[in-house]
Amino acid sequence: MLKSVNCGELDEGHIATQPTLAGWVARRRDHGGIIFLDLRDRSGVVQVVFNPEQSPEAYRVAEQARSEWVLQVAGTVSRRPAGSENPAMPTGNVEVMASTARVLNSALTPPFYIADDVEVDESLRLRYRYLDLRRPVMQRNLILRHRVVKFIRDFLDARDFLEVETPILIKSTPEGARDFLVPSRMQKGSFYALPQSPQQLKQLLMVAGVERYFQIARCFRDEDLRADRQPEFTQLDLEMSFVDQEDILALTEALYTQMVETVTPEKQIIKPFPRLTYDEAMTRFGSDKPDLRFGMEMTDVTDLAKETQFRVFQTTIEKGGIIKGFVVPGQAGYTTQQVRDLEQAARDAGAAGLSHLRLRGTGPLGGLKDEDVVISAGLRMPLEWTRRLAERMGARRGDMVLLMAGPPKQCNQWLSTLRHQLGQKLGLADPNLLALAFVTDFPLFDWNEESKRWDSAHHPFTAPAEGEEALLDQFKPGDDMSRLRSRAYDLVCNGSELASGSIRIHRPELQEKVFTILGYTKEQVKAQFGHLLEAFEYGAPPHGGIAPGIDRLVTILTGASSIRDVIAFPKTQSGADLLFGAPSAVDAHQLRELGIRLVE
RNA sequence: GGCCCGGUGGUGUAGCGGCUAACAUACGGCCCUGUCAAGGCUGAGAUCGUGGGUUCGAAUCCCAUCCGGGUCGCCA
Repeated sequence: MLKSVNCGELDEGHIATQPTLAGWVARRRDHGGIIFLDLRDRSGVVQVVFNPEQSPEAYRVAEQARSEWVLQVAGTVSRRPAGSENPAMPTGNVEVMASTARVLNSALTPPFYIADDVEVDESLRLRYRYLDLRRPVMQRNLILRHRVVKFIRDFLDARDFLEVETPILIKSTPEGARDFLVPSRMQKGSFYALPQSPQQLKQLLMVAGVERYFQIARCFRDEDLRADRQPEFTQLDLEMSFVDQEDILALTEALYTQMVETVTPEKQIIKPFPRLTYDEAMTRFGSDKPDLRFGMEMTDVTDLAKETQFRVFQTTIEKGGIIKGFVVPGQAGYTTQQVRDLEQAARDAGAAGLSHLRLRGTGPLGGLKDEDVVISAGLRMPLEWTRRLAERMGARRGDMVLLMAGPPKQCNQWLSTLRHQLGQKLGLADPNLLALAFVTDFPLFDWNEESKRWDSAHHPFTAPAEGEEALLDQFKPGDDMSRLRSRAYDLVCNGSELASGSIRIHRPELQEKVFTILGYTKEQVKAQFGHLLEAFEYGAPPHGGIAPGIDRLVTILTGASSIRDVIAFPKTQSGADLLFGAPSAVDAHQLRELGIRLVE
């Protein structure tokens, strides 16, 4: 080794030792007669002192050295002179008096500072990702990610799970996200697909008798990107035989609880995890992934709204829409401008508008007078109505009430967006609290208006809720399948979906029934899913699983603002790798070998 | 595909119809033995993403386009 100790590990215990260090020059402070270099490696930074009277050769190296040069330094650790300690540095009580120094490599002036407190354009960071990753905060993200994955492996290994690798080149299926395709050279005109997840493979492993499977699996989906979505991402893929939903949820809860307590003990979690049904989550929070760190639960007031003369409410209700809203506690003092900003935020979220009430003063609602009520134009109603509304929504004097009108699905979505924004803005969302919770009883099917047919809400292998299989048997085209529940569940945290899973169908005749409802012909089922259905004929055990997203989890644990900050080499929103320049054109002969011709 | 935000020395920003395009920092040189975002002096460095247009005159206004970010659609 070119070094005997790591920079960031030096402390008083090393005083008078003579270590050899190696690392990058983080800072250089040249006082003319004495030079301080902050030397950085993965472990941290330590100050090295170069004194020309003590070691002129080392001093000459320090004179030459610049930011990001790679140095090897030998010297003596000593306590810093009284008064010159730096409490901001973990190694700030000591320093290394250099006796020899060697330049291992020089460096160009980097395009941006290698430091945490510097905001740099993200495309520049991505183009020089190897420099960006030198920043301590990025190193911490990589290290935390490693610890998370390490914890998962140890945890599952201790519980008899087998890590099994599955192929990256598989068969394209029409269900779900758009596939990334890989052309076959040996069978021109045919394509592999990259797996959206190892879903069918892990079910086949259950038929194979593996019983407990997991994999840290790379998944690929050719869909548009977001702050929390990359075209390739990592899941803990997990499947168990001979289990019911409760077994999977209990395992997941134990895994996350122990992981957080081990890896990020400074984070608080709610024990046991709250559980909401999908319907409950939608009713109370307008979202299937609610942020449970704060209240502001929603109330449907369509019936009360009907009593008003407000045109927007009336026409919305006539068209089957709802009027729903929530209380912002203690914010009756919002100014007209702040309310206008909220209205704009609502419109940005897609809503047509936003109504509000501000209930001024204190004391019981009974004491409310007309002059205490500041209300949106068009909503002015007798005090008695205002009191009933406030009571229903749980508003007190001093609070602000926000109301929206719209079709149920959209209205919920807009309200949920607004609720999250306010939760952040008002500081109600504690960054150290991980409000992990299960959402259960998802619908089995969603109506797809575009293709005029039923889609799987989760995926087509999801088992219907207990007791609802009979409804499937009676299915006729045209039936409303939207009330059918499934044995699908999500793990959510602070407003994002962290994991998704279900108990699977293991009987071929039920599986075929679901495919029929999804609109597949017998031939299509055979062509697309025949391998799975055939396997199920050979004694498929009851099974189920879950697939937690690793990237999103680490994003939340690190407090990163984007999934890209916890992936070593992520892609931009247009799917580009700015470091490699991918995707890129390929040689004509490569295309010819694959039997591919480009169209203009 | 829609909507929103951004693109000005290496970096981060200011400038929003008339400037020699400003500031900070990084970078080069000189001075400086206890700093830690060291300090002082000094120097070099941008035709303002790209292409059109309007105008006597465009970083600034208009159109198109590219790139980055957020979001809706999409993501079983």
